[in-house]
Amino acid sequence: MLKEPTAAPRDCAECPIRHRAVCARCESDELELLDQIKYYRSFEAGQTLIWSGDPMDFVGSVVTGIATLTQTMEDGRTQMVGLLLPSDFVGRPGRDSAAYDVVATTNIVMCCFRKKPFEEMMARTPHIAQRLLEMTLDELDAAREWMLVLGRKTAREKIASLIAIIARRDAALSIAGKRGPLVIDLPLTREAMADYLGLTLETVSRQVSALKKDGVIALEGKRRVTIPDFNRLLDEAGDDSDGGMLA
Amino acid sequence: MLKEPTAAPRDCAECPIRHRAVCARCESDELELLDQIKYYRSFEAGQTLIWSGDPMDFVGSVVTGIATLTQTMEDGRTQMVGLLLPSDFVGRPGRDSAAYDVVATTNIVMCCFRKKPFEEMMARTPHIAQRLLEMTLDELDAAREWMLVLGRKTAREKIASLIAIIARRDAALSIAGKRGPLVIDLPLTREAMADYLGLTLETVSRQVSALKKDGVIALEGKRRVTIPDFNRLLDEAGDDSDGGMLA
DNA sequence: CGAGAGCCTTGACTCAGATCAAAACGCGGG
DNA sequence: CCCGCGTTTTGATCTGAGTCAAGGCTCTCG
Repeated sequence: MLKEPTAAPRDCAECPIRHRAVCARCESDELELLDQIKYYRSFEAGQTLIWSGDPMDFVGSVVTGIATLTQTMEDGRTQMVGLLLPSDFVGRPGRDSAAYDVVATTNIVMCCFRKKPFEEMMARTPHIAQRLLEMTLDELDAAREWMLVLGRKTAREKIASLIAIIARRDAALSIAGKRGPLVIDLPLTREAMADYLGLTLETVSRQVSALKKDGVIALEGKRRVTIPDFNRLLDEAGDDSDGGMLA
Repeated sequence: MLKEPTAAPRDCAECPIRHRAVCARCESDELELLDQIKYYRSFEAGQTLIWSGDPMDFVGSVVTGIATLTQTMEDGRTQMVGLLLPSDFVGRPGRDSAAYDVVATTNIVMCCFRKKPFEEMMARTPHIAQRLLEMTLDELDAAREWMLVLGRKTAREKIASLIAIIARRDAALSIAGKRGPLVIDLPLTREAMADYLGLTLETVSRQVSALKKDGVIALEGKRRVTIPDFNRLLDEAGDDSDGGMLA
């Protein structure tokens, strides 16, 4: 587990999230200003980046790796409330203590800005605020879809939904939606999946096995999933099996 | 059910949501511009304002009344994903079809803007975009808290949480947090509460009765709730019984 | 190679909440 | 005053997911 953290990119121009992060809409002069206040931080898998309630003096974007946003009750029950992928934004301008725990699932590199200068810049640079609004609205949509999953779906549908969500995102990244079976790597442990879906890890395990037995998915090892028929999966997820599949 | 819709305010200056809605940060000159493109619409309790998937050519704010945002699966299972109170914003700039059903729970008055002019105005008036960002971030926080409720709380805790949320909002409106028992009116039917909490209406009814029997709440009629001890209620909700109670 | 630590799977049993069914409560209208 | 309808309560029973408890699989490290 003690690998060297991934090297940070130096230049925005070659940043892998240049066109998806808060800075996506910035012109080169704006980018230069951002460049002056940015700094990179790396974290190792398993590390808690931020503790709920702690003061937060920075905001930033995930450059590489995966992190989770979780909420915990006093008695230890936890619910994941956000999955942070490359380009996702962490922290809230205008608030100075963290509302959730942020935990690195894999090794992770973040592009950070001290909060104060970032807020000042946001006031003067509409492109940043506009992009942040857009991203926040997307997250809100995702949160609402997730609420339907948590509130009304069965355990089997929940698992199918999660796999579909991850597959959809992967497909969006690896440009073309090539035909044929999709293959994805689950970036989460069974326990993390349980925290995501409001289940126990035993139930997750059972339902994954059941989907496998029924041929909805195939497993290679514990984490690599093959989806022979994506529409079948959507069907199991209880989703409209056509919606949202256009280029 | 056929009451005359509430009369619409004419002037922004005396609008009840002037200081909480999207327009909250606007200066008087900006307000004048908004004034030119705004129009009021009234809806009756029970009416569906917007159907999921329909084209949306306007956005707007709830002025008076209550509406819900709900998502429905093909087989009829429904989950409420948003509760729209006065000052809340409906619609998403940049998207042209509705993602959710919007249903009026009470008679309702909305202050609407045609989408196109509003978007243009947003691009030129940072105060609007700023305020919208702020409101969207608040909604995202609320959605995430709600996810914890849906994913991890018991039926009893869910009911207590809902009552606490409504009480908290009511207290915020009726200026001072005066001591003594809180009295609130549930703006929702048992069925709507069930859709909110991911339960059945029978379970809602049973748990409300149980909380009453245990003296956590008292009922006057079906809808009016008295809360003798707010901390006790928070305790039943599984929330930190101190958090978030400051002025 | 064997021990240990993390994950993951599987089985047996329990229980919270869903489902099915019936009755009670209000309330507006004739 | 009674009727009818929408809402709510209450009861009996069922069941999906939680809980508790073993084991199994794969690494890494000694």
